[in-house]
Amino acid sequence: MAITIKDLAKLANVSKGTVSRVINGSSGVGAETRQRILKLIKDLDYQPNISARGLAAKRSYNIGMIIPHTGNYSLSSSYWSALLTAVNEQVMARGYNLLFSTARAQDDVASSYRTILKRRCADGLIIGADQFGEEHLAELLTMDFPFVTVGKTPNNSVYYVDVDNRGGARQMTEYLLDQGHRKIALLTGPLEYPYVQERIQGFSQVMMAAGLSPHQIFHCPYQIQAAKEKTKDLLKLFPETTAIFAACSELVWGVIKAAQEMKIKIPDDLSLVSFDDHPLFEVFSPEITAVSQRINEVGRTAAERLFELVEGAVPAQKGIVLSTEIIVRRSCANRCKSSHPH
Amino acid sequence: MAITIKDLAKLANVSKGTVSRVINGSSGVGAETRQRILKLIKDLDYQPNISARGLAAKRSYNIGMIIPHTGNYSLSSSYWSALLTAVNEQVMARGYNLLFSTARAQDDVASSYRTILKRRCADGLIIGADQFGEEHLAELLTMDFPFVTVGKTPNNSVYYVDVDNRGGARQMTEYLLDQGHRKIALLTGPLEYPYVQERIQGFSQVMMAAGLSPHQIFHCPYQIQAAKEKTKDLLKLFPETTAIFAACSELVWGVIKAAQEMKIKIPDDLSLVSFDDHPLFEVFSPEITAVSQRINEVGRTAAERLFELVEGAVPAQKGIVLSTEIIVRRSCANRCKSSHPH
DNA sequence: CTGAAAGCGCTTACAG
DNA sequence: CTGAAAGCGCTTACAG
Repeated sequence: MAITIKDLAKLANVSKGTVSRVINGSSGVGAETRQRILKLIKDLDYQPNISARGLAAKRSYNIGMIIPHTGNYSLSSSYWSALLTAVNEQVMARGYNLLFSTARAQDDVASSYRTILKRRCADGLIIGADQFGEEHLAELLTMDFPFVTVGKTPNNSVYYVDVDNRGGARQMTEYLLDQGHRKIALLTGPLEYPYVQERIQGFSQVMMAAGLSPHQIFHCPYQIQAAKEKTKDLLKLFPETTAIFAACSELVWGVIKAAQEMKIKIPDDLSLVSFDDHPLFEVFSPEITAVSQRINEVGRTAAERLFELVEGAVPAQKGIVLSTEIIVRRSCANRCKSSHPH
Repeated sequence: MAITIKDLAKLANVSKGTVSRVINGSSGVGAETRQRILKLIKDLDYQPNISARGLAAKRSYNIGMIIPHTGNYSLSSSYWSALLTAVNEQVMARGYNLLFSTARAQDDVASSYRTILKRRCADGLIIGADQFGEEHLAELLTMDFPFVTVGKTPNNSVYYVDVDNRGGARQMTEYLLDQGHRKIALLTGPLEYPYVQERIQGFSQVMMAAGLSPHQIFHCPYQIQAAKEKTKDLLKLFPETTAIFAACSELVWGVIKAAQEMKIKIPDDLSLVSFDDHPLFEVFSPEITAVSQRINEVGRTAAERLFELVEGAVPAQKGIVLSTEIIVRRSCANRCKSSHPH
């Protein structure tokens, strides 16, 4: 039915091997022969059978991506959607396909990638750093299978692409200070995540350098309800707080909810900024100022790095760290007494 | 390196064919033999090589899903993320993998699926109805390749899963009437989408049955800015409007923006309801009342239908239409003069 | 530069 | 119920 390499070979009066060589751009084919076959391929719109190719070449021409799926979030978190989209573009640009998988828990991630590897469904993997236990990282590493994590992991043999969490937190904290804030609370995720620790470090560094106490740090799980409650606690405990730095976009919704319920106006009564931007931050009133993680860049870079690994390269640096960018909107009030409009 | 069917055959003292039969659950293997091989498979954690299997069986064991990616939206639209997640779960449950693809335009969709088909990367396809030109539908149909669209298409030979757009719009319009609204505006997407037309029909039916004018219908593209402007126009044109029914969750943001800028309070000054729910509708103040499309159901059903087709079934009905559900929250005020609290 | 041939790891009629 | 064999459509040393 479908046209095969054998048909091409017959039509071009060459062997299947030669056709195969031009398909794969291998060297050692006469220019004239190559042209002739190339023309045939185009005219007939020939596409190689991916299974046959995979079997013979021991490759699948797929890249696997496993995305956490916990409760309501996962893909709906905009971060992962953007990442998936960015990775997919790179993958397709190289003639690969993206194999998509979700995982509800760490064990699911493990079983996901195990079958993917064993069945040779993918030549490489991109995975979120968070949901990945150290044992699993070690296991993957010993299998010598190309993969990169998005976000740094505790295991420093792992290739990763990350955002400059420390720098981003520093940037934003400096911005808050510039705006005249002194009583700043950091609302952040569970301490076990490395990036949470890094954001705390960035925040603390700048606060301490300014001679301020960096101790208003609150942890909470990534749930709107929890963030709301935590915000209320925080504001009760430190009513003098003038700004909350929510170090994850999902926490922002909780802060907004809490402010609404407490009849606190943003930014008049309380400023709010975020680490990690979100498309709907422009819709809220006021629009939310945020550190953008430039997720597209992250995804693109992760894919590029993965393809290097797939092609056998051994990059010297394990990690690639991308800089962040502050998107100033209107959720942070200027508290400078001396501020005067120009 | 990896263990193959040949190894299993040797270990079990049978032929490769027999092993293959038990892997695939084919009949005609002795109970004892089957058990022995099954045990071996489990003990060795054997997984069949997917490329080899695909080549021999002329299947890929992949389901492809192509998702529109226009501007900022696509996956971030929560609708598609939820759909992708739901489909993926079904796909994985059947031992298949999900091949994910995005498309920026109709032509991209076409080239996407063409290579997927030609290369035999997938055994079936799930696609959004919108982004699919009639020529492409016809082309896919003539190739006799299993696919189902999410949403009805103009071509009635196409298998699809859809939501009861007319019924959902009817439900919500009735709810608005119940709440005492009479001056209701429908803000909806471009008229060329069949589901837009259906929602308009549902709205109009109920309005007319109540003796009301169903003519406050406004169309706008799915962009926040556009929806905002349209809302302003609408309110200028019909200042007596007491409720806006936004027939797509993305339009809701625009309405909210407009209300904020015009200092109009929701729901005190204006009620707002939506067709299509969104996770963040619970975060806004007030929480937004919406028709839920039960996207998980849609995704699950689409996958189930697709697998029927992949397995050669020829379902009699082309379409499966799922009912919607109203999620009442707080964005719609009760305007009944005679309303009294109990 | 090109061809012939083996082989990738499965499935599937066909015999028995 | 089971085996032997052909074949799926490619790739890739190996010769020449």
